[in-house]
Amino acid sequence: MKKDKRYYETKASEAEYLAWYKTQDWGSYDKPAMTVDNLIFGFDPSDEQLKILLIERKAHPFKGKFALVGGFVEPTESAKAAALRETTEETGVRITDNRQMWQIGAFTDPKRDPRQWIISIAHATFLYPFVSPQAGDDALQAKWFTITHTAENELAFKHPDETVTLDDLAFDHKAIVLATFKRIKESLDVTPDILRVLGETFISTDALVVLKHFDTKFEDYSTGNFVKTYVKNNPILMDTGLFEQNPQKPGRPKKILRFRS
Amino acid sequence: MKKDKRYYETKASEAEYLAWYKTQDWGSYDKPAMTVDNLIFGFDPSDEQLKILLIERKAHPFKGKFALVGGFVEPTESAKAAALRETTEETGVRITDNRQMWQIGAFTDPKRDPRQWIISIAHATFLYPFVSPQAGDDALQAKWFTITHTAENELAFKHPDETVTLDDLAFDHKAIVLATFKRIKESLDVTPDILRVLGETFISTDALVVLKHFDTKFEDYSTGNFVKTYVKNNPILMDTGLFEQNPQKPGRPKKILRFRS
DNA sequence: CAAATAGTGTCTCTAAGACAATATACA
DNA sequence: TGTATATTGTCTTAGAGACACTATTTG
Repeated sequence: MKKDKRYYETKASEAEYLAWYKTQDWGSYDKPAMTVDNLIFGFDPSDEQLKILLIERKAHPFKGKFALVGGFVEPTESAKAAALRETTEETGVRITDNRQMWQIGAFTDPKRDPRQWIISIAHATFLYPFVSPQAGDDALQAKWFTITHTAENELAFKHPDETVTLDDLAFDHKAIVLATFKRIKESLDVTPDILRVLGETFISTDALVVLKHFDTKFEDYSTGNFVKTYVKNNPILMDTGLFEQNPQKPGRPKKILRFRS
Repeated sequence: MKKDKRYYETKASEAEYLAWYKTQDWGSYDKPAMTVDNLIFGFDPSDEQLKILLIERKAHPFKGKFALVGGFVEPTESAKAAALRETTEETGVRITDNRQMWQIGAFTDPKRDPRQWIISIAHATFLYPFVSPQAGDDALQAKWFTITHTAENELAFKHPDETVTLDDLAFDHKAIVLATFKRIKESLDVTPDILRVLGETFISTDALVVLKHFDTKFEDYSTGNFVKTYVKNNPILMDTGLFEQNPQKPGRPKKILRFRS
């Protein structure tokens, strides 16, 4: 008697089932292509601004539009590994700290890509050190854009040459950006990992520049109150007790703050 | 001269590009199968306990183990639509409020499924009303398990017949459950959507039963302090000013609380 | 020594949380 | 009338945030 599907699924051993499974043809099942998109944040020390990395698309679809760094996931890697790989390809920086990259979520609308069924796993990366982007394999050039907020409190990304609004972005990257900013904002009290763009140690004024993009309450903070109410008793951040050496600017020496680990 | 890939990608119109794209064979690209897994929470009014819905697997792989409600995503639906569909199939309840279902994230380790490359988009559902599970298509029976915490503060799920620990779960569902509890806990101040298992209106004692599973601070709350410090000034919750009618138990009438919308 | 900048000290006020007192319903 | 249960009221205290003052560096 021929052994059937039901036999392997419920009667056979798991090893026997798996051996049978691999002999079957599952090609008729529809599957989506899987990509990752990565919203890479960096803090430019030259002008002390928080920036994001965008790519100008040279090919269809969305030719001429700007997009997040992204690419296809290989069958041997997780989505996070793919996002890490793409980040290194684009910047040369090899992220090793898990807390510098978050998964934001899966974007799975079957019509999000005009070509075919392509889902994307969105990530946010808090890059450090800050580097100039490298030319990618696909010859698409990436540029750092300063994050700004319009009068209507909408995001816009500025480069000396041009300004990019959320509606100028390719695919559903507007939704990805909004979800990322929302997540960072909501997580600020639990873990202010966005500050990892500043490196292991940092000063309060730079931290405030970064945090103001995510919560307006930081606009009113003096640096003193910031350290008192946000850094002290923060399970993630701490005051080193040290002060910055060799400042290039006038003013009182700056406290050095850091992540606890 | 034959028009090549480069022509369509960079010279042609987008419509022309898409028409060409569909004529190409992309079958050689590796793609993952996509599933959803859904951690369904419910509040059983008969014993006033927070419960989750688990399925006992009757077939390989992980035969005999318990698992979250899940299934494959169709090419015409988003992951959320698939999770909603599976929820209705399993419970008969049709969730219409977006806030009753969250996406937790994508689980994409290529070895998470022993059969082949199968990723899963995890969801959490705050089911209401509470109903007995229906027999699914695949004749797997679902059961409600009470959420408990061991002395080591580890989760365990209890049914009159049996106890299920996190390590008893199929696939990487342990990681999905942990990520879900973490997310709910971290979001508690932003949006206590887990309370939607109680319905539109609810009383403080039931809310505390639910919230205690996610933050130990609620163990020390009196119901009075709970309303004062958590419900009042909460942008999501409010006090209706009304009191419960026709109580079956002795005691002072209970305040009726509710979601603001 | 003036300007710039950020840390330090002080004060006010709100709100969290502990706990006692009170209100309502059942038996 | 006693018991169960939850609300209401009171008190204490910690900490958020405003703001004035002080310390350090540049030029």
